[in-house]
Amino acid sequence: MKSLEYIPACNQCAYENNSIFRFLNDDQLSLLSYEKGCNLYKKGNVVYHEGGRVNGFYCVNIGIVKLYKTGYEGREQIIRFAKQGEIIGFRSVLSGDFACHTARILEDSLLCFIPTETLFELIRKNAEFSIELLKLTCRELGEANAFITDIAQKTVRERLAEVLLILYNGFGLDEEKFLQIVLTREELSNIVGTATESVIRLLSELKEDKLIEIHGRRLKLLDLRGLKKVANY
Amino acid sequence: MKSLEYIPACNQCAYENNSIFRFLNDDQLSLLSYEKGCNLYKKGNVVYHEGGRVNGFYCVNIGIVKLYKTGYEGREQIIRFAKQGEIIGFRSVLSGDFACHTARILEDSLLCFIPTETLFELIRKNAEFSIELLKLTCRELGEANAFITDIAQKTVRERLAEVLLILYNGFGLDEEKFLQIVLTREELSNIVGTATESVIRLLSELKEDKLIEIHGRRLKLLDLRGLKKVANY
DNA sequence: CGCTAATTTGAGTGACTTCAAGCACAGTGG
DNA sequence: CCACTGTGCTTGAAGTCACTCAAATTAGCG
Repeated sequence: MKSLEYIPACNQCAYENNSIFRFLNDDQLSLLSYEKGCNLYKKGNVVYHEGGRVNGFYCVNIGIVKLYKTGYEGREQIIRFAKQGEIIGFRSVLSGDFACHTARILEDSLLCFIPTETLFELIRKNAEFSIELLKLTCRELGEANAFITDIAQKTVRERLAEVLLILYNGFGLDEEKFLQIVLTREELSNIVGTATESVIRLLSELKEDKLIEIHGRRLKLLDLRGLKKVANY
Repeated sequence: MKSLEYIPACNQCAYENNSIFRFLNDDQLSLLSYEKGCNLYKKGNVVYHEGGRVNGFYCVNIGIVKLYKTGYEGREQIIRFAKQGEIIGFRSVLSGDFACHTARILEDSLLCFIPTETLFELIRKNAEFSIELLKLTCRELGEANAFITDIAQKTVRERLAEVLLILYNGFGLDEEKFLQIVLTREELSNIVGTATESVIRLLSELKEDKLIEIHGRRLKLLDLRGLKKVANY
C-alpha cells in the first residue's frame, strides 16, 4: 500500500464510473474529495480483514477487489468482486460491526478511503443519496438470495455456467470474447462452492461442448446463449 | 384476506414489537397509522407473488409470514420468515422492481400495509429512520452472505443443525423447550436446501444423539450447545 | 550480474469413496 | 382419507486422494 499525493477528484469519477456518488451535489462532492484519502494497492494485498474493525469504507478508482468470507475449515467463499466505481465495506461502517468479509486485491488497485463520519454526514444531508444507497443494498441482497436458491438447487455444472455469465455481466468480454476478469481454478471453485478438480473437469466439458475456449487462465466465452441454457439462467 | 375496521395504532406497536418504526417521531407515527391499511390473512394465503408488482410493503402485527423464491424446477427455497414487528416487501418497493420472492402466510396473520409513497416520504423526512432501514438491510445482507458460505461448504447435517439454531434465535423456545415455530419436514428441507427424506433421517440422528426430541412437527431443542457443535456455528 | 538449479504453484487426470438424492412403498395422524 | 412422515434400497454426482506435468519464482553460485 502506498499513499498518493495526487488524489483523483470525485466529481469527475462519480459520473464517469457511474458510482453511487453521482447523486451528490457539487458541494457534497467537493466535501468528499476533501475528506477522503487515496492509496495504491498491489495484487494480493489485504485491504481489511474479516472480523477486523473498519473506520471507513472504500471506493474503487482502478482495479478489482475480491471480497470473501472464510468458512470454518479455512476455505474461502467469494462473495463478490468490486470494480471501478463500486464501494466496499460500507456495510460494516453503517452497522458499526466488525467486517464480515476480507477484501483482497485481485488486480493492482487505486482505492479511495472515506471516513465513517463523512458517510453519515452525506446520508443525513442528502435523502436522494441515502435512497440510492438503500437501493444498492437491496439489489445486492436480491442477488445474494438468488444465489442461495441456485447453490441450494442447481448442480455444480449449472452453477459454473451461471458464474461465468455473472462474471460476464460484471466485467464483460474484450473484442476476442475473452472474459475481462482472470481467476484461478481455485477462485472459480470458491465462487461456485465446489472442489477445484470439479471446476477443472467441468470447464473441460464446457470446452468440449464448444461453449468456451480455455487459454490458460483466460477464458473465452464463445456461446452465451448456450451457457445460459446450461445454467438455466 | 379480510379488511379490518379496527386498526392497531403504530405508535404503540412500534415500541412493543421493536419495529423499525420506533425511529419515527410522534407526528410521523400518526401519519403512518393514518395512511396504512390493515388486513387479516389465513394460513396458506399469498400476500404477494414473486414476479408481481407491489405498490407498498407490509408490517407484521400478528403471525408469521414465509418468504420464498421458486427455483427453476418449481422447488421453493425459503429465504426467511417474518414475525411480529418485522417488515416484508420493502426491497421491491424501494427498487421499484417486481417482487423477487413470494410471501405466504405460515400462521394466521394481521398485516399492515404501507403505501410506497408513505415510505419515501418518511425516508426523506427522517434521516435517522433511513439509516436504520439501511442497517436493517445490511444486516439481512450479511446473514445472506453467511448462509451462502454455509450452504456451499457445510454438510447437510451441519446445515440442518444450524437452521434449527437460526430458528431458535428468531422464534425462541417455550417453557418446555419447544421451538416456537412449527414447520413441515418439507419446509425445513426448503430452508436447508436438501431433500425432505434427508431432513427426516437427519432429524432422527439428532434425536438419537439426544440433541432434540421429535413430537410430530413440534421440535424440542434439548441441547443447544450440542447443536452448535454439530453445526460448527 | 546472468544462468542454471531448486522450489513452489497451479492445472489436469484417474481411481476411489461417500454423501445425499431419488424412488418405491408402508405407516399414521390431523 | 389424504397429505405428511418414515424407511429401505439404489444410484449418481461430486468430493477426496494421489499423482504428473508445466510454468512461474526464487535461490544459489560461479
